[in-house]
Amino acid sequence: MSNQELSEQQVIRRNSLQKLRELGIDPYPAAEFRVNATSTEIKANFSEEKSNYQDVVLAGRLMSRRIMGKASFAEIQDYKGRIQIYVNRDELCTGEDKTMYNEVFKKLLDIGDIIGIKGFVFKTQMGEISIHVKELTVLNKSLRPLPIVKEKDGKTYDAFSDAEQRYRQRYVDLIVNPQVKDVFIKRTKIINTMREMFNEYGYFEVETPILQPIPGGAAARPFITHHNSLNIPLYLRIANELYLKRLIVGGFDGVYEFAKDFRNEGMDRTHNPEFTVMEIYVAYKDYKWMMSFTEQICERVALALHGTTKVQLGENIIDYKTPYPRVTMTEAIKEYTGYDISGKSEEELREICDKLGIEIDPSMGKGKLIDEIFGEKCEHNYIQPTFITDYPVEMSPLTKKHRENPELTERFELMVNGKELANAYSELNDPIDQRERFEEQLRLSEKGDDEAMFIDQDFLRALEYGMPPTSGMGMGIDRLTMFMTNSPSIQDVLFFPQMKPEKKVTVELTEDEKAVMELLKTQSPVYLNELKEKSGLSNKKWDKAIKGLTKHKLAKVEKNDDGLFVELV
RNA sequence: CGGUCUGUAGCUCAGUUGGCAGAGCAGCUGACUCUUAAUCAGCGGGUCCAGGGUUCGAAUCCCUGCAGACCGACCA
Repeated sequence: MSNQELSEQQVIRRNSLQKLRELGIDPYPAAEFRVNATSTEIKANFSEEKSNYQDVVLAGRLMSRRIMGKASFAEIQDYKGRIQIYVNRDELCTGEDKTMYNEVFKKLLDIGDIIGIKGFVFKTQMGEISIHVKELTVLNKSLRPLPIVKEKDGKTYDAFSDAEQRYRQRYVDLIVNPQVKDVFIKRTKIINTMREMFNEYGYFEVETPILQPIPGGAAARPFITHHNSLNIPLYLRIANELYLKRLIVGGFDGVYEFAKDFRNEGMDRTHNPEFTVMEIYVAYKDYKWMMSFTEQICERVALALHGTTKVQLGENIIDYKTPYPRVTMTEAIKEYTGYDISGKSEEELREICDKLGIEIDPSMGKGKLIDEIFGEKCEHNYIQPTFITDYPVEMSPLTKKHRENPELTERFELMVNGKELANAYSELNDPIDQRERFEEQLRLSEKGDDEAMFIDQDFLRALEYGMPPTSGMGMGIDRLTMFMTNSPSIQDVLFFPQMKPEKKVTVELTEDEKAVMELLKTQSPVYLNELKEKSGLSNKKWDKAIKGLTKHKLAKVEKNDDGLFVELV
């Protein structure tokens, strides 16, 4: 990057960098800088009576400065938080040479630089716990100005709030918006809490393929890629279910994976093309057991994060206290539409959809129709955690038929805030039934349902060896994090949400500019009016072209006694 | 994919009827030894998203494009 493209503030910072080097200060030192305290720890534990923390070393980013002649206050931010520092000229520079204060601290350092300090903790006249600096080390010179967010009386001024910039430059977002960091700390705590719980139960964390020859285990459109040396297409997984079940066949009695899945579908505030799902499979259990297990997970996560089961989410308070109500899908539809769908044919269901004003198309089978009714009329009503159970067999091709009614399956979804949070079954382990269900999916696919499942022959082969009765559950981690951190958008719980590529800035000359350059090459300097006439450009086009050229420092306009001239640079 | 809105200094944002490009913070110069949105005096900083059109004249009006936000559609 040339100097012309840098803003004034960037140039000044580069100059300061150079001056630091001239003073013999390495702006990017290699040596370990060992700290012995953090900002929040000091603020929590310092007391004037005990007069502790009299020899502290900490490091962090300079976030604000208040310079007053021979003494200054500033704030540094470490990974825990911020603390004020007090820098006194004659104490930082005990000898005659006051360069470290007058030049380095006051002039050459900027907001955003990373420094290390040694000193002692004290309380200012205003009562703020601060660090009296005795020694200062430059650890990193920052070359770009940070957005400056200020705060007073809980009111935030000049917030860095542009969503696009926050997501594209998450590192800046994390530096200046402390609430953002908090969301991601909670996200990791959610995952750790779940992992801890599963390990207590003795379940085994595993990894399964992301590149799959057959994208199975869910109804969704996959991303496709290509393996060169095998010369075959491969798909990015849409789910890991079929692989985890193979492991249950293999003899593990509980396996789980925190998995990135990929779906080639629309993006909005609740959907990112890649997202994280926790899937767990436990042998010798059924979906009823899994319901209790699932509600325990939610309760435990809520307690770990908030110390209470009640969590604010938008205008609602969600209470994750167990147990949660269990409502069958048929009951749910009856409650919110008045129609009893049990035992109805595909034709009758189409009629019901028509009467309810639900849009349908011919490719939809019985299961999809019921799914539409539930999605349109019922789903959004379940704000508090609720299990919806016993889905129709057509929409659950991997689920065991219900032990009491073969039209239904042993499946539940956990609804929270009107959205699906988890999905679980008594897993289908009858290989012949499973083959028939796959074939039914194939027929749906031929009818035009582009989300119907492929037939995975190897998975069927595994089931033929025999899988114990098993219950499996998948939970959306992004969605759970949104619920637990009161985040309205999935982009707020992903460090790097998918974005359209940034537009490239081209410095290529336009056609008009090129034409003027050609003329200038034949004669330079030249009268401005003569050049303008030769170019044959309109006033506006001429103006754009010549301004463009001077901007790029390819030509310049000079005025002398004879008039205006244009000259090549 | 459709509708609405947005794009101006490093950040947050004004910009009237089309008539010299603005403020606060940040930056620079100076003053100031307990400040905290520090204060005081002075100064600099712009591809007004890009391209085209209308006009004597466009940040402003029109068209096209790009990027984003929100709401729908689709989906988890």
